[in-house]
Amino acid sequence: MDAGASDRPARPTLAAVAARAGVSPSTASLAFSGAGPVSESTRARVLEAARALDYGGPDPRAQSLRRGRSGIVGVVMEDRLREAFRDPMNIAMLDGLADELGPAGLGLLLLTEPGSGGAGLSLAPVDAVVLVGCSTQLDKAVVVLHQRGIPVVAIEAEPMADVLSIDLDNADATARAARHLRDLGHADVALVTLPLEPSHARGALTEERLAASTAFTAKERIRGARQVFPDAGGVVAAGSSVEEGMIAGRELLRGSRPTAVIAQSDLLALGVVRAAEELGIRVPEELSVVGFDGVRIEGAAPWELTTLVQPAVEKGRAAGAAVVELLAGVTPEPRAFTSELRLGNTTARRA
Amino acid sequence: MDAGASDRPARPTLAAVAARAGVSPSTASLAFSGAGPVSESTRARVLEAARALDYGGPDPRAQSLRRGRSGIVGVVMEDRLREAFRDPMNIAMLDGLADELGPAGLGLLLLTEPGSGGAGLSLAPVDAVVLVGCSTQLDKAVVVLHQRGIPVVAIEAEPMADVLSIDLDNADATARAARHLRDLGHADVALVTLPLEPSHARGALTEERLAASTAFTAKERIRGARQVFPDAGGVVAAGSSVEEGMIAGRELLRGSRPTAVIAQSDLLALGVVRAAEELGIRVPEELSVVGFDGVRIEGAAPWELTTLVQPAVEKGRAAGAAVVELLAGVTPEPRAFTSELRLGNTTARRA
DNA sequence: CTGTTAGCGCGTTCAC
DNA sequence: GTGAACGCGCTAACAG
Repeated sequence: MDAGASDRPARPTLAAVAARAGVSPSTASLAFSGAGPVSESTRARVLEAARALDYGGPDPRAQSLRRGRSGIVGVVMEDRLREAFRDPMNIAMLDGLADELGPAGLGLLLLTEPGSGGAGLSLAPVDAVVLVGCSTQLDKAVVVLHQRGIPVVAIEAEPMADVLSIDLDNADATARAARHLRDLGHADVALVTLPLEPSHARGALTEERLAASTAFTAKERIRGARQVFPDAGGVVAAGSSVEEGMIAGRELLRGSRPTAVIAQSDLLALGVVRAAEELGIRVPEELSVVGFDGVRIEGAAPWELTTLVQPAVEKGRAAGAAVVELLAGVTPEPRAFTSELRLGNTTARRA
Repeated sequence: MDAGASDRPARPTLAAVAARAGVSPSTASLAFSGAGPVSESTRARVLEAARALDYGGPDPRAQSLRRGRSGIVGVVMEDRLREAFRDPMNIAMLDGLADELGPAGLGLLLLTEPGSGGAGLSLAPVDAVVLVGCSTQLDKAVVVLHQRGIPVVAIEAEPMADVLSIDLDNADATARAARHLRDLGHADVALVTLPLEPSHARGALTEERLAASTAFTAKERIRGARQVFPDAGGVVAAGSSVEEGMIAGRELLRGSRPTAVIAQSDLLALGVVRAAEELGIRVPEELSVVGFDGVRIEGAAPWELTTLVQPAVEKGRAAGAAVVELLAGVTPEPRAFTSELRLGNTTARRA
């Protein structure tokens, strides 16, 4: 008994259409796919039969099985959609991805894996998978994908065997920003980091949390900052937003405060600037703030953040291109992108 | 010849695993799916054989064919991803959708149809489809979906036969905002609308364009506004963004200007406010502005837009729930959501 | 140009 | 609890 279709109007099949048209199934198949030599009259007859039977063309599911391809690329983002989409970088990246995948006839299957350990991932009929900022939690799922011969591309993820990585110089770039601050005379620098755990818990940045964390990007950026300021402490935000930045900023700026803040995203950085504003602390005179991403935020004026501009769309495009190549049997080279320090008016020499 | 896999390591199949374990394929299948009576020892043997052969479990593509379900729901958005994601409402809606679909084990396949007439749509192995703010352009694709027995849910779309609609009171709500303006003494009101054509052409709002337009939401909102201000003219923006709002605002506010503007999104409204600011026109003293959506925009301060708050997440949730029901064979009722006029400080009595 | 023959990899009856 | 057989709907080979 089929749940959901109590009355089967006996949906027509290609074979039925072929019979109706008086041709063989394979001929009918060719008539639909367009490829292959089919006489105009035969094709017309097939199409006519299809119309008569109300047949909508070959079933994509059967095609996938037969062809071994579904035309779908899974995109796994660690966060819930609302979190993931809040960050303009993710969107830019997806956009780049879609730019490459769309023309190749591939669709984007959004898979979020909130702790499910990649269950959906191994059940989805995908031709390839793109991991976005995923932790190593997905190990098992990735193993299954490999067993199936499904190529995996990872953007900013802990290196994994047989996973093509599209990387960003998170550590180096942050170190560059840190040196910029040091050159300006800053020594007391605090960090505002992206979430360290899937739970998105707010709080102080402790060594325990850091050690237990699986958030690759956040950890790399911390590592970079500490290459220059080994003792830099800070707070962990619950997400990448101006609001979270303000919360972190208020926390950081009360009492004896740092002279500079390295925030792990522009949204966070802007939040810190706002918090400072709120507390009557002048930026950049009394507090320098740097961000990461290089997104233009609506309403950020009059601030022009000093930030690390990352090529988000390019990252997505590279991932998409890699997927296309992998599906074509080519083995692309891993890519590494670099971010550029853009000086704005939120950093200045230490007072 | 298989492109892309020159060396076939002969990926194992369920049958192979079964043979290795010394059981029949059907038994092995049961061992994997968990359903059905299989002795613990047999299952262990099967799993062991799978490990030995490096078998990752049943192939999702074959499963979809056999089961007639792929576990994938297609989401069609008219715009390019970058456009679609720029609007917070779309994201909220997707989020609600994912909320309902995820737990039901359904993935979201993003399909954008930039004029391709729904080609990808009819080729994708989806169990159901959600149309988001789509024009009637997709008629043909929808017909194919029906032929396949694939349920279709549409959010804010022109009513179509056999398509479950999740609606918003675009016209009524806008009329309510318009009446609010009229009550404040405004008579000269201009519109800033969302794009009317897939081309996203900017320009004056003319009757020709309106008549030719397939943008349901935009047209409905115009209709609502004109219920109160029958002669209201205005401009068409190229998208929903602050930047576009500013462009529209500059256009509208030079020369003899209206005393109030009805923008079709909060982003547009904020842009108009900015444009006014730029031109030295005080809001709300010299110009009243209303928006639509009810999104809190980062950096909108000190303005609190007067706007129509729509339940975007709920819309998505309702669509998701409807999809789940439809797939379960239940026929859900169409839903209609209402927006609420929220008074902010961007509207005031006419000077 | 068209028909015939085989499966793709799996799940699901039924019997046993 | 397990096995045998069949078919999901289509397409890739080859043969005519």
